[in-house]
Amino acid sequence: MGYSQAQKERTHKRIVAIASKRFREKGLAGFGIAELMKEAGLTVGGFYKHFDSRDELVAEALSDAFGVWQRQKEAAESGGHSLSFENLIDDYVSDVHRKNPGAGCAFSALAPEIARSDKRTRALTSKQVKADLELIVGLLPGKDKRARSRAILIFSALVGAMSLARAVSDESLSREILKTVADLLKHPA
Amino acid sequence: MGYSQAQKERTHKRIVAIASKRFREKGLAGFGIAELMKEAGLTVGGFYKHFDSRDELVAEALSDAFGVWQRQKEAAESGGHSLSFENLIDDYVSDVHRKNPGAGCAFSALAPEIARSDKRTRALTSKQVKADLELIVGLLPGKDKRARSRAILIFSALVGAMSLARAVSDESLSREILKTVADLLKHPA
DNA sequence: ATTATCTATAGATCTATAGATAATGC
DNA sequence: ATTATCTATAGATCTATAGATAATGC
Repeated sequence: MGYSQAQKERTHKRIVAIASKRFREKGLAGFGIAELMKEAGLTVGGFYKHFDSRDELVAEALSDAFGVWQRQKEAAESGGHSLSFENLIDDYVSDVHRKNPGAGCAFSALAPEIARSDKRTRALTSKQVKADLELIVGLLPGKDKRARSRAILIFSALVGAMSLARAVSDESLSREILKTVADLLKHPA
Repeated sequence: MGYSQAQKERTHKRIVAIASKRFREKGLAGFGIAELMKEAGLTVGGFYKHFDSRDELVAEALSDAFGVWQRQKEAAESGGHSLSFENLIDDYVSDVHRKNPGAGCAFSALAPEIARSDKRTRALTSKQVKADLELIVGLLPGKDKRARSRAILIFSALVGAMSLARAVSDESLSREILKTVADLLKHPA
């Protein structure tokens, strides 16, 4: 006990990374601070030296959870190739994404709970939605007003499709929703 | 205390109706049984003579919350006119709906939380998604395979758009999302 | 000396149950 | 006699804080 400031920073990031994953898996009220700190190999008492309140953790963890598309794009680019529109759609509607909300899009995992969160968290969300819309616009052929409109429809359809696909118990319906939305977004009628 | 069986049934329905509204407003973990019973004018002790567990209340309340489109369709038809596709879209993306989740679509208010609920609740959800898709198909011109695919895209886009519109703090972004999705769904490019 | 983390706990929840009370319904 | 609802409470949470302990860093 004690350790260095560098250690504290690593600890802080570890707590946020775990919370970021678990919030997407179990919801913003899905676990308590004691459980979180235990998973980080710590005890409950240290939590409030890292965060003023639980809500502050929520804000930081969401901030960490956001931006999966940016990271995907950067990963593709550092690997030499660029992220295509088709890649983005296919990865989003993939089975891996459906079954692993903890590593996926924070919107399809948490949007309604974010809607009930404090202004600060929702302001973060505004910023992220805007960034994600611009990222989609950048992947579409035209850069006019219609590209932005299309990006909004695409973003909405992806988030809604994943939300519904995870909510139903019927596996074939779940897959049908994701496959259909992917097909129609890639090849508009 | 005591009262009739008819009274008990009315009490039961009142509890479910309040829960149905409050779950959509505050989330499936947004309030406790004591608070709910108080709003129904009762006390906490009576709850377990109506429900075996809190989860059973969740299932019954969701069942009540589902089917807003069916009720909308019936209301239109009993009023002489029929529900049009344009009506459905416009009502869904309306400001009234955005600001009153408690009276609106259970999917945009609760989908990710339903995804984390028990199998029984998710089975109910499968059934409702299927019914809603058929209702949309019924409002579209063609009745072929493409109508079902379009219905899936429409349903997904509506749920996603409302989820995002409620999650952001930026009022103009919120309105832009809803208006854009409505326009593109009504007049596909 | 400062501080990152720990142990321990206060006080406020929350779900669920036991037993009392006051109605209904035979 | 039965039962719908009430009062009261057990036991398990959960957030947040106080004070102790054992490291770092001057």
